[in-house]
Amino acid sequence: MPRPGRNTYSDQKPPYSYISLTAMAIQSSPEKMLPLSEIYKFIMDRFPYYRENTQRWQNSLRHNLSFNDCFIKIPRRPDQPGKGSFWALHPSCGDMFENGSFLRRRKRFKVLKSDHLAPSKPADAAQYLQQQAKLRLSALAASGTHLPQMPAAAYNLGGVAQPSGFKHPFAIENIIAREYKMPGGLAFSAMQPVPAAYPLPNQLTTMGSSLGTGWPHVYGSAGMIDSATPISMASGDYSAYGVPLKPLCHAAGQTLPAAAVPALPALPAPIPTLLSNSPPSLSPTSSQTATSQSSPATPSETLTSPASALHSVAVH
DNA sequence: GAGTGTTTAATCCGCA
DNA sequence: TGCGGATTAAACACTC
Repeated sequence: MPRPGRNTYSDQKPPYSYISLTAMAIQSSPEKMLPLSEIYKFIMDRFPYYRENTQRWQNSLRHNLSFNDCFIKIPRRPDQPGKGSFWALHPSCGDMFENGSFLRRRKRFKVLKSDHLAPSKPADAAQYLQQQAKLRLSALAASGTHLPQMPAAAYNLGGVAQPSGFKHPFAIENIIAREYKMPGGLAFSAMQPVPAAYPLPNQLTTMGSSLGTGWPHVYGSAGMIDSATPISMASGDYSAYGVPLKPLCHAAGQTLPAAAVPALPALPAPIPTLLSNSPPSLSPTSSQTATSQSSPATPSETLTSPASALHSVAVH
């Protein structure tokens, strides 16, 4: 198997659509909402390809934000200076991605008036997400983990109580809280956050039997499990993201309990089902054993198992 | 002026 | 071949 250099994938275009990339960025934030500039930053940080031609792809990305109903705009509060609004995923877009993978969308998400799972009006959806963000932050605080870099006060958080026990289908907790079985018999959690960038082949091959290296801690904000499970998968471009996943959350838009799925042939690209702020060491531009492992933990890295107890309440 | 957001249009690509 | 989704480009308006 070829062992490309560390920069092998650096200049390759990721197999993800702008919608997927944007969704990743948003999902990676503790509050599940980001300003446009932070979305840009997320993408550029993790995908070197997008460090060039910024005018082009950023225009495309903005187009996607406006064009697709799956993204909703959350206005800043009057006391929150700054340009632009926050962007979040519509609560009802959980079924948008096929097999729970950002690599493939089932269909274009359109807001349905009859959607009973979550608010359909943008304003309602925004309020709903604000509630979600508030709850997440509360959960973080309760679990003793570090609060996100952006405090709740930075967002236009509403004060409406959120019905307990409910999480919309696309809630990060639901998307990632499913365990998938790898072709090699390894099981890993779909809650794995997306690596900082494409894992290199040598990363993948060394992840077969020992954990811990390739995949940063998962989100713990609202019940993510702390899993550094290593992944063994076929080589190839983006293979680290191409883990075949079985759709576990698409039943009528409802999230289903975690379940192992039969091994499937490796897909060309894996699943960043769960994204979080990954340590820079996972970037293709840096080695797997980069010193960043000792760097200060990112907010998401601090969100680990303590909050996992909150996870199960969502699924029913 | 720069950044942000919206809209329209053209083009390409994969799939049925 | 048609359709739908994704990408790209461009124009315009608005806000900071």
